Amino acid sequence: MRYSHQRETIREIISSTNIHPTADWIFQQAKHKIPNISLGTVYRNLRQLAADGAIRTIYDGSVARYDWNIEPHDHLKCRICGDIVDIHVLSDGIHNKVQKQYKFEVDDVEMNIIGTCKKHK
Amino acid sequence: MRYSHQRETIREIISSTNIHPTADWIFQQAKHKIPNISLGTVYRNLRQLAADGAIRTIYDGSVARYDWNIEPHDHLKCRICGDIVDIHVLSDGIHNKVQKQYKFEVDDVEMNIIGTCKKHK
DNA sequence: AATAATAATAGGAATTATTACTGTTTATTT
DNA sequence: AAATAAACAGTAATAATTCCTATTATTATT
Repeated sequence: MRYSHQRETIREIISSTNIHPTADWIFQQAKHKIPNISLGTVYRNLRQLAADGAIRTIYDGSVARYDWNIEPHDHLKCRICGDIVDIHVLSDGIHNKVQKQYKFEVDDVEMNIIGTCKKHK
Repeated sequence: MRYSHQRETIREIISSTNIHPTADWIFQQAKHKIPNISLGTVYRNLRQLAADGAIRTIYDGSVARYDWNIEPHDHLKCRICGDIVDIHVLSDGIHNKVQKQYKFEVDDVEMNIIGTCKKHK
């Protein structure tokens, strides 16, 4: 993969936030630095970075979000404010259990816990 | 919610399969029984049935699928054949742990395990 | 440093999944 | 049987994402 200024900018934007941004949010931010960047470029680079393992794609209902944190972890999603917070609750045990019990070669485990966060009490 | 022939047909189609069908697959099946049913009707009823708790919506990447199984359970998704299989690996323990540890009111836990199923060896 | 090769880009068109709108039909209530 | 409103079919609109193409920029080679 050849160097590109656009891709580096996109990577930096993702690395700088914990909000698990959407492609469009990243696009809006990127325009501040590269005014004529196009949305297609953002999507293409997000796909490449994810394929490369540099970032991770997470699904919030039917919209894709992007996460700089590529370590195994889980997400708490608040129905009220929409915030998505990284947590770690799943042990590696589950990975092994599934692998043995179902003879299923596990690549990835995605766990989203949906509910109401402590801000709304 | 008033009775409708279309909605009952949709409910029966979902109940009769384990493939976790998409809206379009359900639409194709429904046409065999009600030739002029419209796709909008399928979507509206899927939304209503899900809101009512009669079925469950699951997200496979960015496309919605529907599941008659409303008991808590998890999914194994094969990258090669696309099959989605119901499994149960998560204990209620996680629900409680998250609730206490993060003061997060849990409504729903969705876990998808992605990889390669035993058919491809 | 100039040249060649080709990956990446901008801008826009196309696609896919889903929702919204509207005039008509149908289930339920009176 | 008539009235009410939920549900419908058909279609237009929207949102997220991918695809296309002529141009530009990066990297390798001279």
